[in-house]
Amino acid sequence: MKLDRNFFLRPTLKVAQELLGKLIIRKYKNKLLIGKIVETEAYIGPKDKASHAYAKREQPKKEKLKIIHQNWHRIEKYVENKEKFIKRILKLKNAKVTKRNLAEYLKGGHIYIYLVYGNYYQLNITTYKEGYPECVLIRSLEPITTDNIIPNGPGKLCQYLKLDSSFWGYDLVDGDKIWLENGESYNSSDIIKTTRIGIDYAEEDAFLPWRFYIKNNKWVSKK
DNA sequence: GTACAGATTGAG
DNA sequence: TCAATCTGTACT
Repeated sequence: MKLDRNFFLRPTLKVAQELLGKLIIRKYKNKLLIGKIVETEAYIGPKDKASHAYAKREQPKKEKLKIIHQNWHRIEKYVENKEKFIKRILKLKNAKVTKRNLAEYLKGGHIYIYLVYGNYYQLNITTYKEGYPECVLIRSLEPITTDNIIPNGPGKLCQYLKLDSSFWGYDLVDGDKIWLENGESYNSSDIIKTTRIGIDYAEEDAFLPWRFYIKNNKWVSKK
């Protein structure tokens, strides 16, 4: 059964753990590409120095508004209430808005995807309410359908699912190119909670145990 | 306009 | 251990 909006609207740490075992279904050239989520990381906006939405230096409201308006056409169809959306963003402390991270502010159940190191896309799913920049990075999948690419890392998983920047903002609840379905459920005792990867710059937040993976699963990425 | 680092990966 | 590769971000 397809996951509905309410699943994604809940607190980010809860969604990050409950995404383990869920299936990602991608319709590509009349075929279905399927993977089971086995590893995730939570990024909680302005409270989290590792997040793209964390502002090291305070960003003036004027600058935030400029970026929102310049990029409005890219998110317009996904936003429920424009006034409320903007008001919430302006109210957040330590939050940064950029052309890239604007999709993080969409309500739970949307895709935030971006390129790192010039080569690799990273698939994130937004969580919580509209106007709050929180998301879950999907780090690895257990392949269900066969392919030459093994999706045991955030970059390789986007190659496996044939995802690129055209999916920026995409709605996983209403869309038919990619969506999530119920798979297996795991107990808390089957979930390993540890520190996130590749965020040494995040000072004390680098030690937060916000990476989750299924115990003893062979597809989890290595550190 | 210019510099620089990054939520990675695979090869040596 | 290290380079590839290029966009977003910050600063001149």
